[in-house]
Amino acid sequence: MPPGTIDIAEVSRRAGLPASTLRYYEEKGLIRSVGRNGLRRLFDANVINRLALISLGRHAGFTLDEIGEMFTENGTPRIDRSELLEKADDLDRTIKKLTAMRDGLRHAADCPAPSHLECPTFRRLVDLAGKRPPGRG
Amino acid sequence: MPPGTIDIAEVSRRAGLPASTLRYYEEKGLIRSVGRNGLRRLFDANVINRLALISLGRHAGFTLDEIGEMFTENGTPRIDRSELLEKADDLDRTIKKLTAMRDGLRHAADCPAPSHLECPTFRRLVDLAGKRPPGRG
DNA sequence: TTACAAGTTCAAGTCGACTTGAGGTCAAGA
DNA sequence: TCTTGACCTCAAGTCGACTTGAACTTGTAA
Repeated sequence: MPPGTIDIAEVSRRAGLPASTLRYYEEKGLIRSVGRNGLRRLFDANVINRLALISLGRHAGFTLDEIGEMFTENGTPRIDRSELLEKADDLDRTIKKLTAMRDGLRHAADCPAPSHLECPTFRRLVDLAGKRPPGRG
Repeated sequence: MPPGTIDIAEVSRRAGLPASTLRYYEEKGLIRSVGRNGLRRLFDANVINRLALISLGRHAGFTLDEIGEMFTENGTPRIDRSELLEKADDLDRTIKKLTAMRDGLRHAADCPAPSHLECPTFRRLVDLAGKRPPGRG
């Protein structure tokens, strides 16, 4: 094993991701292995950074494909600033909704009204939830 | 059409959900139609409340199955208070993460470092993103 | 040198929440 | 009465991100 390289088990251990996920990410072009030891993939140690970046992107709500487009040829991140700001605004909206939701849930938990539907605070919450369901199918 | 009842198109219009979703929800036992006009479902007008409640639950991160268990026989909400508080705490954690994420994105958008990876603030963000990806597969 | 744990490939399966399509019915307006 | 378009059922398809399974290879410890 050439110096500076690590095998998939080590990447898995350090990144906290199963090997199957790492193979999947490589197949999608999100990470690269730098060689083989027999059959076995060898990764450059900096793949860990890259994985952290990918994790970040996932948390921020980007799809894997979108994340894939955020890396340049040479592997450094290429990030569109206006796209970042847009995502930040998205997050802001989500945060506001979730915050209202959290407060509403806490209220509901010790609301004295016989049925939640009879409690004005709860009803406001219900209205706030809006029409369209969240998340993806 | 008996008074007080509405057809699926009306429910769809009022709730902002496609008819296919309403049929799906009925199949899952989340809502009930009160009769038929020929083939066509008739709903009690209060199904709208129920749908708002379902939407609320979805936003709060419950699955449809979990939501289904939150209704009593007679159709009124049966909500476990400790479960609500638990969900509220979940939301709280999510909100904290998203907030850090949002701030980090905004920072990254006008960070002067040549590569984001060289910026300490960005690196802190990357670390914060943690190992495990969010959301569901 | 041999066993074997840990790697490999490739195809297919999974999960939740719906959507879509084919083929059929029927209430209501012209 | 006829047409039509909204509704119906049921089965199958979709989406993203992985996971799982079967069958195979190989570096390494004993």
